[in-house]
Amino acid sequence: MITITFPDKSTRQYEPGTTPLQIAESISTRLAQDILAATVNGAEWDISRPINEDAEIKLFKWDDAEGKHAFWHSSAHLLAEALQELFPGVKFGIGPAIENGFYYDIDPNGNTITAADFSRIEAKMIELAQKKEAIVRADISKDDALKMFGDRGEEYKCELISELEDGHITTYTQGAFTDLCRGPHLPSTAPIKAVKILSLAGAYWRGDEKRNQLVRVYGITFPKKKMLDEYLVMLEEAKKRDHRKIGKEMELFAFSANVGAGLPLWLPKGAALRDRLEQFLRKIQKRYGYLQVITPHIGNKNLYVTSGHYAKYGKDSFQPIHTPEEGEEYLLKPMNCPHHCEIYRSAPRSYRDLPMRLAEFGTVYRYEQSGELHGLTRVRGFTQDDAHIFCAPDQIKDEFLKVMDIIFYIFKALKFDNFEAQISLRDPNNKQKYIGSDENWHLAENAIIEACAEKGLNARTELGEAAFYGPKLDFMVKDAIGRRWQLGTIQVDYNLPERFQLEFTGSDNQKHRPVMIHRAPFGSLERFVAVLLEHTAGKLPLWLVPDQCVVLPISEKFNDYARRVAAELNEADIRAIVDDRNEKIGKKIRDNELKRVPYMLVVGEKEAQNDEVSVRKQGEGDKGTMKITTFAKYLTDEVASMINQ
RNA sequence: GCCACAAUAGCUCAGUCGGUAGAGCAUUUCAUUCGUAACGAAAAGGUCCGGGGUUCGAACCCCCGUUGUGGCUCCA
Repeated sequence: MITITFPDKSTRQYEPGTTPLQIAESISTRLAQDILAATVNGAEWDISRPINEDAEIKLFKWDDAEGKHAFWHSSAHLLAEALQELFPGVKFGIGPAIENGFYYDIDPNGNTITAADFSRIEAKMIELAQKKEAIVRADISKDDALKMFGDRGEEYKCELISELEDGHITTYTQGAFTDLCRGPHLPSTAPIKAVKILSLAGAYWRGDEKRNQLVRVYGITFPKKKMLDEYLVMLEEAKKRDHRKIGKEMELFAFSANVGAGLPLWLPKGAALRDRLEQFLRKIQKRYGYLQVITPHIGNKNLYVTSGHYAKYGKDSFQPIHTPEEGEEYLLKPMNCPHHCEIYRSAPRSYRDLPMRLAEFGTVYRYEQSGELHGLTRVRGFTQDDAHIFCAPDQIKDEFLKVMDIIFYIFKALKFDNFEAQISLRDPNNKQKYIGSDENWHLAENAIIEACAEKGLNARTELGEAAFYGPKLDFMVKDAIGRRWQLGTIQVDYNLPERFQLEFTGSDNQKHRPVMIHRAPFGSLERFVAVLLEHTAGKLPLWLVPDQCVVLPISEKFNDYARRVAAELNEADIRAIVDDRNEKIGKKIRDNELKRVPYMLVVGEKEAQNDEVSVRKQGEGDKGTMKITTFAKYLTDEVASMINQ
């Protein structure tokens, strides 16, 4: 007998060769129905794969990420099986489960697959799933695997096999389809009841743009039809929260092909919104001892040769601007740091001046690849809420912690509670990608890791994701359809101070080199506004929203009173407008509800006589009548409570 | 940059087989003066993304470009 230990540390005895599925059956039939995947001694395990020794076991259902993962991984194989039948000759790349569904990369090998084929593919997958064929795991030697896939012309699979270690190669087969795969998988395709092919895209083989581009077929499957329907509804809802749509509706920003791709135009309401965000940040930064500076939008090319940016990005940037004078070259500034280094250098610095925190809402220009541009989240001209902190090496951690405080304050004020943190370190196997000494990299990386530990921040660590000049801590937030965008960033930099020969005089009267911290809590105003719009579905917090209230006269007879109300509110620094269109009150309410104006103030004869307004809250309805001054105080207090927490 | 797809009125979109361009909303005018989610009537509104080609004839077919969308690659 073998002893199986469950997560709650209880144990049971089973015959050797018992499968996780059989173990589930021994507990309850319901569990046996729901179980999709397992781990055995921490290793991923098919629920139909025998266990031959004492083991700790975990069972996973649909609600567990591991359960969905197995379900979608098997679905990817089902997709491949369907494609193999419908498009003979296609060659297969890889087909993993992803966060929402799965994909399979294929070389069409002469076939053309378009969106018009989606329903055929879905139908074929359902047809195959209904055969309830077992998904069978098999061990295979490297030579046999190479022969088997080689005979079928599966060049991509052969490439993968050639890099695997003999003795650890497995295949999974269902029906006529066999795939090179590590698993784990469902015992059969039977549980796959609902299928949706979502999209087609190009994807380079092994993510290398120098290699073949394959066709990536994205799909998602569910154990119940109803779950698919709900998912599709959710996707539709998410599309309504797209910041590009909301930005247009709210008249915040626009693009023009005449101005150029990726160059946003901020409309009056959007510009005012941005200004409020800037004021909000300025106020906090002042509290933390930041000094505002202003620098030009261009800089001499030599500045970027000194900084190292020209060598790294010169070819992929907007090209130098030439002057009438021969030999002069200027670059649109792609970042603010070199300018700030020059500000630091403008006077001799003492240890008493440090930390020196130079802040600027600096507009920068980067030549992003055309295919990368996306609304306000990826643009070619944008404004960073940038600052550079120059400090002594022993001040790094303390400054780092203070920056984290600012970022947390902002995220809290704007209710970004689902952010993720990522520590990006150097790729230890590819050091030539980075500039700077090993020693400095160690110092900087440790400063970040220690600061996160001290704050209790649960950050993911990624190797090879660091900037070329230093490691960083990034804060990411998801958009409406689950794409991750980086917002805030903090980066430690030993290299620029070196390159710009920055110095300060220490208490020992010797010259020392400062360390630099780059930081931007919003990241860029553009991306931040975009993500904010998607998070709030355009219902911006009261203190940020363009129009806080709209006065709605019952008829044109009360337009004068409505204007007086708005003027009084404006006096109290409340953003109020008047809807004096010749429309019925129901129409005005509907339109302003759809425009997401937080408060509507209905005024007619009763209100005009008593200096009152009838208050209606967006999405909630009638809130009763009150004096203008009472409403003004109510709204002002509400705003104050949001930003002075 | 690469792959795939798209672009028609201010917005959302229809436009059959290649035969001289259509709706709703918004706008303007008229009528109405209204009490908490759409009153009515009329008018105006088009470089069918741009350029080239095929054709007696192109919004529609072909080529080039621009911009956008979904991915990939990239992201100082």
